Amino acid sequence: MLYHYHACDGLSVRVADKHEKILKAAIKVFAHNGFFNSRIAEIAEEANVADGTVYLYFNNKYDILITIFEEEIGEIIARVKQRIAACDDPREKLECFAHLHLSLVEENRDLAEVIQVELRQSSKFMKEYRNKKFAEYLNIISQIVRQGQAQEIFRAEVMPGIFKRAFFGALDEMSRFWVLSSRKKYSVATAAKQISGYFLCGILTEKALVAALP
Amino acid sequence: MLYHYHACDGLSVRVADKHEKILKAAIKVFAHNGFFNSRIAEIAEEANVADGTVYLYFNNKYDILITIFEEEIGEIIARVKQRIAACDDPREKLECFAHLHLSLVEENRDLAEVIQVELRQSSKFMKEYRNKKFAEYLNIISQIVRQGQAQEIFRAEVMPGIFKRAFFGALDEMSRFWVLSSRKKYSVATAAKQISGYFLCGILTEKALVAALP
Amino acid sequence: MLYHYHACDGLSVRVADKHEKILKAAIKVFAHNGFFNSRIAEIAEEANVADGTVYLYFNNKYDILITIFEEEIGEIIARVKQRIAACDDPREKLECFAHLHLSLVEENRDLAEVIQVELRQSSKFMKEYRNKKFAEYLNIISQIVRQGQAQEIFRAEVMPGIFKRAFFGALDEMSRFWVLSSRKKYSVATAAKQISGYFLCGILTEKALVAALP
Amino acid sequence: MLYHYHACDGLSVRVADKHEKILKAAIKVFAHNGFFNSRIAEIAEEANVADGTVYLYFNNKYDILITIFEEEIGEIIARVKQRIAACDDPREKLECFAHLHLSLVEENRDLAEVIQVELRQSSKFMKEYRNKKFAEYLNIISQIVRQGQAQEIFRAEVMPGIFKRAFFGALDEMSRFWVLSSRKKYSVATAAKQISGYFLCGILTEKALVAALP
DNA sequence: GATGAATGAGTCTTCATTCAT
DNA sequence: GATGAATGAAGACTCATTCAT
Repeated sequence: MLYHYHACDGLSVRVADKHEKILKAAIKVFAHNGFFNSRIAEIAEEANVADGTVYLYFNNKYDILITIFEEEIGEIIARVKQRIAACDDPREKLECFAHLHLSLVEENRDLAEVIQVELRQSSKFMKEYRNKKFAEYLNIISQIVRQGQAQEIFRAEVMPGIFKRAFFGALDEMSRFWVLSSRKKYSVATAAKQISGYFLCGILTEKALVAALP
Repeated sequence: MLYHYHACDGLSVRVADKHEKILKAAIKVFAHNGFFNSRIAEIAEEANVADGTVYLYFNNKYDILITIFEEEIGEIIARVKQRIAACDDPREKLECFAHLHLSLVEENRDLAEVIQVELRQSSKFMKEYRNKKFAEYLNIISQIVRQGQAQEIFRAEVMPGIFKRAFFGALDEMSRFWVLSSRKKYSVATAAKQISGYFLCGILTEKALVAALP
Repeated sequence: MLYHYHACDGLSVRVADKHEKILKAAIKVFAHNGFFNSRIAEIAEEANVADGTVYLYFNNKYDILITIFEEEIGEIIARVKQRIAACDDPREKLECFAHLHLSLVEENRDLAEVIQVELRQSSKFMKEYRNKKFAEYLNIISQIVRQGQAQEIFRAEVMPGIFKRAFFGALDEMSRFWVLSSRKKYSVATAAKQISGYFLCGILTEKALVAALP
Repeated sequence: MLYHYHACDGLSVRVADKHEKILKAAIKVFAHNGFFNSRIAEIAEEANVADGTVYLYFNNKYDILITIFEEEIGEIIARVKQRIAACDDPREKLECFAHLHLSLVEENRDLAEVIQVELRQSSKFMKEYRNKKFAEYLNIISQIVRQGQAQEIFRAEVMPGIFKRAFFGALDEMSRFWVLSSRKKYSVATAAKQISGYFLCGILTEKALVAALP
């Protein structure tokens, strides 16, 4: 993290502001043009600072991208974890995760696009960061599965390591559709309901399934 | 397409080879470095041709990427469609699709990585090509769903437009995991079985579900 | 115009200097090598700036050429017009024009060569600029002719549209000779006297002619 | 000269044809695009030969330009000299030269444009060729002047070295006007009459002048 | 800290020229 | 001789990064 604190006065607030302003500007610019087609000058302009100022807060262009992931994803993971913890039943948790994920995408279109598009860039970066922060996010899902299996709600043969990817992938592809197409054909609620629906029915134990039948 | 045919003799083969050689080289180079970090010089070297030769077969760097999609994806779609048609039962078709998709990724790691990574680049290109060729691929899935619904094997409330993305997304995320991590934790067979398993159980009608229970 | 003014202090002078420095360097380099054989790197070196700096002041190589015409020719035309206006008699004006034109060429050899050589380039550019700025210059001559005709000093059958080209062409060819040959066989004064002499005698009315005879 | 003669049979004709075809094609292409903006490939296409064939008849691109001057101008000079010799009176000769020059330009627009435009390219070439062939052409004029001075028809103080340039320049600028503007405002006859008129009256001796007065 | 003019390394692309067929 | 695919040197232009003010 590269916050520049001077002292506990008004100045530190202004300075922290600039770090934030540049980051927000970068999210917007990266989302519109992609990382490689974005210019530092554009980000600086969008943030209303001079080109050189960007380098007071970030080491280089790449560092801005990394920081976006570090700071923004970190916050999101924390938020999701907190909300999931509020649910009790693993079925409910899965549905909650789906709804939350899609809602977050909807609320943070630009950030979602940056993560979706740039996270795929094959570079040293992705290998380092995706595997770290991102694994943490995916593991929220596998934890839910394991909990459900322990409670004999989810079938034992479901492999959490595969399921977490499948579930996340389903949501992610749905998000991509939203991010890329300007109009939204399906509501978040509908999509979340449908997708978690497929997976839920798909992994329930016979016992849980029968209990759910009318 | 820019094949250079001279006549139906050995010569034409060598010439067409060069188009192919450059394309294969580009897939390899793009897969390793990403489109933006790849140099024409690298592709030329990998293809054992001069830099300028690349421009005899392609208009520019970008055109190479487009051609990869046009030619390679087109062939893949054709192959998948053909194989799906050989199955009868929609359940079988879904499983077949999953297995085929993951197998194709495994067999064409570099191509898969290029498609996975570069397909996300938000550019005029993606909007045109992804939406065209790619939609065709996704619609193979929704067709299967509709057939299953007509046969009352899949639940009527399943929305094909959402399902196709969820199903593809699940497979795609699994593929990405393979493409990015060098070692493969799960076999294609296992992953295909698991993923199609989730979705199959998840969308069966009650009737079909009961029939499937022991 | 791309002058970069900061404020009315020394700084603004230095910055404006760079625009000027590059322009002067380009005139020199273009004059020696011709436009197409000149490299941006040469111009930059001659101007003592980095290659990239050239692009802070001009859009591209071509833009430098256009700017040379726009800025330099404009100034020259203004100067010539002012001096011509100071003369009264149309005969005197013609002689003055000839002398002035040749003097300007002599004083600005490089600029003259650039204008002479590059002005002939058949390109979109020439059609636009030559016809605009250049026509303005030629029309100084036809105005003089018309004035002389009104005063019955010049013969009525002289066609100003042809005369202006003939007169300018005569001076221009003489200049070319100077620009291209390193040594100068005839002085400006001699050449101006001779050339304006031919044309003057050539277009005087009988009346004016007789008056001029001893 | 690069004619390729095989033998005095049909083949040699065909081969000489190709030299000519390429030269004519080059004149056309150079006239339209200028030397630097013309591609060997364009010339080859215009001449209906393969790119490589051009190099069987010319050493390089530049050699084509040189050959155009050598062969075409040589022929023109010969023609002009012959026609001038047919006139007797130097006054008549000057008028004849003017008319001939403008007519030649009108009949060979493309060639005229190439000579006009590319002759100005400052390069080693121009310095060598312009000064040789071209001087020969200009000297036709100065010879006429000297003849006229010997016959006391032209004033002794007229300097042939200046006059030849002035006279040629006047005609040349008129030609340029035609070559560059698509429509022709003045006829060859009118322009030739006017221009030779200015100069004739301009350099006549008093004696000749009085004799010419009504 | 903030600025933004200046830098110059890096790369796509063009095209004259060659040479195997 | 004729071909045209292949070559690769060369150069315009971009833009991340620096640094004097």
